[in-house]
Amino acid sequence: MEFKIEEILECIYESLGYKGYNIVSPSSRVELCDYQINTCFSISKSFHISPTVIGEKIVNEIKLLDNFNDYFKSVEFFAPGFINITVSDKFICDNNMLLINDLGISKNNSQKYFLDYGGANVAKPLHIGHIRPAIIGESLKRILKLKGNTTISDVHLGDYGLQIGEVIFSCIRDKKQVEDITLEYLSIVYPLISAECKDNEETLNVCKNITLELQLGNQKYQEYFKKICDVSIKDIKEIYDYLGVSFDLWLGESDSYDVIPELISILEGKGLVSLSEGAKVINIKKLSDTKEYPPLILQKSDNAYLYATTDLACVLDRKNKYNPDYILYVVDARQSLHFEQVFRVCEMSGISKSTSLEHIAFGTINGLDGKPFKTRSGETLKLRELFSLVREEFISKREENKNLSEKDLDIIVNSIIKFADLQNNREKNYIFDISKFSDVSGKTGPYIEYTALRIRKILNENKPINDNLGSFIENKYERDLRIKLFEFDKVLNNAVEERSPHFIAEYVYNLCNLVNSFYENNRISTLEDEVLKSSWINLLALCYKYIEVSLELLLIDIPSKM
RNA sequence: GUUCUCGUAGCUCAGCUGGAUAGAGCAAUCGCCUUCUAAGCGAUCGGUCGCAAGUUCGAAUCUUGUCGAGAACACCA
Repeated sequence: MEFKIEEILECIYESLGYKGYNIVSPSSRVELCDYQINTCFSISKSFHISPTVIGEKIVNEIKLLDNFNDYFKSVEFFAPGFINITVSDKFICDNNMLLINDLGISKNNSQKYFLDYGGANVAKPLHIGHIRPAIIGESLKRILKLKGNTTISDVHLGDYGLQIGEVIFSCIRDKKQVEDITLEYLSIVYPLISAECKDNEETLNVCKNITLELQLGNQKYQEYFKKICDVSIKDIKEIYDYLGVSFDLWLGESDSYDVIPELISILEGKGLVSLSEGAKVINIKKLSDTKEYPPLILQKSDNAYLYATTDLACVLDRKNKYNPDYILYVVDARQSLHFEQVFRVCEMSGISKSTSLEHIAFGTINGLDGKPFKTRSGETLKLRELFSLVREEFISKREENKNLSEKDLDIIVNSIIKFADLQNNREKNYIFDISKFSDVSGKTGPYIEYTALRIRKILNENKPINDNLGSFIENKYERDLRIKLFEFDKVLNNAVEERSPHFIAEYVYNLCNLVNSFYENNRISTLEDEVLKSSWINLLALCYKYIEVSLELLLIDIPSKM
C-alpha cells in the first residue's frame, strides 16, 4: 500500500526537487493516521531549510492534487516534521485487487537457497535441542519459496563423528550383533558411553580410534554404522513428519567424505595448509582482526577428520552439485566461531565464490532457572516426551478436549509448540516453560486456530459467490481489517531480510485480533442488507486465506474443530 | 583472561534501517453470552527501556564506558 501512495506522490517530490525522499512508512500512531512520512528531517538537513517549511510545502502540494479526495481523507503536517496520512475509503476499495490477487505477495526474489537445518545426531533420539533448527529452518524455507525463490533443504545428519565411534564401541563391548541393534538400545547406551568417555581417557582413545578406522573404511565398523543409521533415521523421520518438517536431501557428514581429497588438494594448492602440533591446520587470521582466532583444524594429529573438515567439503560438494546463491546454516548460536572459521576458509580458498554463506543462529532453550533446559530428573527432554506432555496438558484444559480426534489433537499440539517458539526473535535465548507452552489463551497457536474456525463456520453457512469486497466501508472494524491485509507483503519482506519467522507470527496474531473484534461487533447471520452481507462474507473469506497462508509458513494447520 | 550475545511492566516477550505519548500475552481488578464457538471482545492496573556519558532537531534503537547474566575460545559436534 505504501508504494501505491508513493506512486501518487512521486510527481510532487520531483517538482519540488526532493527526488529520493519519497518514502511512506506505516503509522506509529494508529489513532492519528494510517501512514506517515518522516523524511522532512533528512530533506531539511540536505537543503538547510527548516523541516516545518518543507513539511508544510509538501502537504500543500498534496492538497492541490486533482484527485485528492479519491486518495486521501486527510493529509496533515505535525510539528516538528511529520506528515500524517489517512487514506480515503475509496482508495482502500480501489486497491482491493492488490489483496485478491495472490494476497498482494510480490514475487520479488528468485534466488536459489540451500538450507541446512536438521543437524540430528544419529547416535541419539531427537530432543528439545533439535526443535528450533527444525521449525525455524522449515519455516524459512516456506517463506523463501512463497516469495518466489527456489530452495533445497538438507537434513545434514551428524553421523560420522566421535559419537558414532562411541556407540560402535558400546555395541561391540556389549556383544551386540548388528541385527540386534534397536532404537531402545541406542537411546540407553549413548548417554552412558558419552559420560564414560568424559571420565575415562582410555575408553575415549579406543572410541577415537574406532572413529578413525570407520572413516578409513573398516568393514565391520561400516556395518555397525549403517545399521545404527537405519534404525535411527527411521525414528528421526517419524518425528520430523509429526512436525511437518521435510527435507529434499537426507545427507549427512559421512556423505562429504568422498569430497575431502578434492578439498584438501585445493586448500594445499592455495598454500593455506600448515602443520601445527602434528595436525593439519589453516590459519584464518586477518590483519584487521582485533581478536584472536584459533586456526581451523583440517585433520587431527591421528589423521581423523573433524566437523570443520566435513563442513568445508560439504560446501564444495553443494557448490559443485547445486551452485546456490545462498547457503543458510540454521544452527545454534554457540557455534558461531565454528562457522566464522569455516566461512573464512571458504573465502580465502575461493571454494564458495559467488555463494553467500550465512549462519542463521538461534538462541538456546533454557529452563525456568535460565540454564539449559533439563527435566526434573536432570535429563534432556526428548521430543516425543515433549509432544505427550503438551498433549496431556491441553486435554486437561477442558472436558470436551477428550473428544477431539487424534488428528486434531496432533494439529493443536503442533500449533502450541510452534507458535510459542516462532513468536520469539530467533537470535535470543528463551525460557522454555511447559505451562506457558501449553497455555491456550492469549497469544498462542490455539488462539489463531480458534479464530480461523470461527470464520470457517460462517463461510460454511454462507458460501462466498465472488471475490468482491464491496466498494464502500461500513465501519471501523471493517476498515482496520482491510488496512491490515495490505501489510502482508511487507511483513514477508521483513521475514526474508531478517531471516526470521517471528514477523509472520506477530502479523497473524494481530490480524486474528482484528478479525475477532470484527466478529464480536458485526453479526453477519442477522444482516438484512444483502450487498453488505456478501461483501463481509468475502472479506472474511479473504482473511481466512491470509490466516491459512500465514499459518502454513509457521508449519501450523487448522483443526477440523476445537 | 580475551571476544561475542543479551539486559524493555511482577513473569514471558515484540519494538521493522534513529521519529511523535515505548507495545502485546500471562498474572491482578472489572464489564460483556435468549443472537454466527466466551479458548473470545472491551476496560483498568502496571515502565527512569540495567546505569552513566556522547553523537543530533530527535535515542529503547547508533558510539564509548560501566555493572549484571549467558556463551565461545586447537585436535567433541
